[in-house]
Amino acid sequence: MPTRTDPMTQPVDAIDPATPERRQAAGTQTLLRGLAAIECVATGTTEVKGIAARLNTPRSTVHRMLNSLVAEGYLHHVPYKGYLLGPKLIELGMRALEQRPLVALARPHIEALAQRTGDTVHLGVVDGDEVFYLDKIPSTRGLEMRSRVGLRMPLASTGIGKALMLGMPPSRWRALHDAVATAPDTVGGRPGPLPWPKYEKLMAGFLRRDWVLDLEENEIGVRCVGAPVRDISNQVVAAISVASAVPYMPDERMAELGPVVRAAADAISKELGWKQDGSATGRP
Amino acid sequence: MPTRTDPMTQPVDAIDPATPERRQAAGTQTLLRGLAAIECVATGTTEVKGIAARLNTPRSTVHRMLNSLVAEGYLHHVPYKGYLLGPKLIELGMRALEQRPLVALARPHIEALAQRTGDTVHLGVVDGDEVFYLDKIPSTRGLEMRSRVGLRMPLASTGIGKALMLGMPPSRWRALHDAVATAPDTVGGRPGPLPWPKYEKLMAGFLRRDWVLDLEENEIGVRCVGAPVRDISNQVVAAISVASAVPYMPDERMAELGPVVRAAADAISKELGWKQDGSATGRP
DNA sequence: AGTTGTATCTCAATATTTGAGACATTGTTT
DNA sequence: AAACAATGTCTCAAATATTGAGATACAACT
Repeated sequence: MPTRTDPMTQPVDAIDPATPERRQAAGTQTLLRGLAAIECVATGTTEVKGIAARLNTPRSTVHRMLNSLVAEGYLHHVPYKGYLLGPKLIELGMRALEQRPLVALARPHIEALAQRTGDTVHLGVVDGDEVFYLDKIPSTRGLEMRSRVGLRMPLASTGIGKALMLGMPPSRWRALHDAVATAPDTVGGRPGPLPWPKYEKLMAGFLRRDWVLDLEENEIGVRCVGAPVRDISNQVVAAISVASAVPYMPDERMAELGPVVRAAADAISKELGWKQDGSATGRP
Repeated sequence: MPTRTDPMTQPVDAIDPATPERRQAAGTQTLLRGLAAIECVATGTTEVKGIAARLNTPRSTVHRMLNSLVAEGYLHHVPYKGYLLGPKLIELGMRALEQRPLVALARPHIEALAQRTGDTVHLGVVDGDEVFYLDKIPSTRGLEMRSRVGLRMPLASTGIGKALMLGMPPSRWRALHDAVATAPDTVGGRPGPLPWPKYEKLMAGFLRRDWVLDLEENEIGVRCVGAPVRDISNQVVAAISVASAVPYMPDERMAELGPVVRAAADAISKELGWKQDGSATGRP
């Protein structure tokens, strides 16, 4: 089986014909395969056969790993039915959230914001080129948004994402915008994004106010208002947003909401040691 | 290194001197070690040295595994500071919750119950000899309970746990009760549990009503009312409970709450295909 | 019943992991 | 500031732990 272990056999050729579905790190094949198996189950490939196929690994081997994963509680097995994600993952996921002080600190503030506005409130951070949702308070209006904690979304087309972009050098904006514009559009619910010149102009305006708008760019019928959260070194480390259905979000309300959201974001920032001053990078 | 792989070398001797901190399954050392490393980080052992010690594994090896885990997003690494649980675990944890139809189905009902009572509502299932919390709606009274999704608690001393016990053969009750009575008592907040005779008598009464009480047995100052959820085959598959601080939970209110909680539990049961009838196991 | 797919186990071959150690880098102490 | 301690990173030969083909036992579906 061709896997690359030999550091000599790797001149310039970049293409790795070994594992199509999986990159190979080094000296931990078994571990990586096991983790990949978990992700298969998470993605809906719940039978041994399918997993074996996706991992390019004999059933025998996959079966052995799945057994261990079940024994440790990472997976759950319903014989002759399939595998499901196990309770240990729930446990670890929750603990992972706890380990981020950000979530705990921000909670009261986003709860207050949710109560005050009655809308869905999100907390998110940058992860790679995407937003990663760390917390969500559902709307009290009964309308459920399809977002959820642990979800990833594009930066350029979401309220939270744009707020996070305010903390990046504007030179990165273009690439992020284009990534969304080019994207294959998973669910087909995303409208054609704004053309770059207009988008840039808007972002420049947001940068001045330090809060952002999202007008159905990510999902038709949903508008939101967002603002960045900064830490002690004035770096943007997170963002919050208030989202609601269009009928609840007329232009005037969004304008009112801007300062409110920013104030909530600032409150969280202060908890992180941030001190309001007009000097540094992001704020006039 | 002595690990057991040979099925012949295993007459009657049960003791396995191999890995003190870790049981060994079969043919997946690397995977199990990697998972164990994750759990180390979850438990607060966040430095390479400590993890290596707890796993009884050379630093070199641990380091290699940690690298892979970081690459896959299961851990987060702050150089020269330590390791933290990574975003992938949050993602998987949330997906694990979603994969349980129970959580989705129960949500509306426990939300309604929370709104109606104003108290903290929990949803839990049996996992081993413990309750495993699957969902929680926080109280609107501002009092936060220290419970959380993903947590485990003893069966015999919690409201949810006792409700779950109603679905077990009463012959198991004694052992579960004693386990709590004997327990080293982690945080020291748990009062001495009821003596067995009294406990049994109470449980017998609960069984008749099909809802249970918990009078500060798990945590001083917290009382709760619980009821079991059944599936199509009339098996107890989950339980819900309403919990609050003693001042909000006088005896009379608990008596009123009983039927309310049971009704909510029944509503969830119906979603699972359960049909109310007086014939089978648990219900008069 | 017959058929298909999964669950489970064995065992020889060897690819994969292992782990000691050297070195580079960072943070902490004196 | 310099010495020290701890962590990050890499190499390589040894051998253990993993692999995977295959055979069997069950379960489910038609």
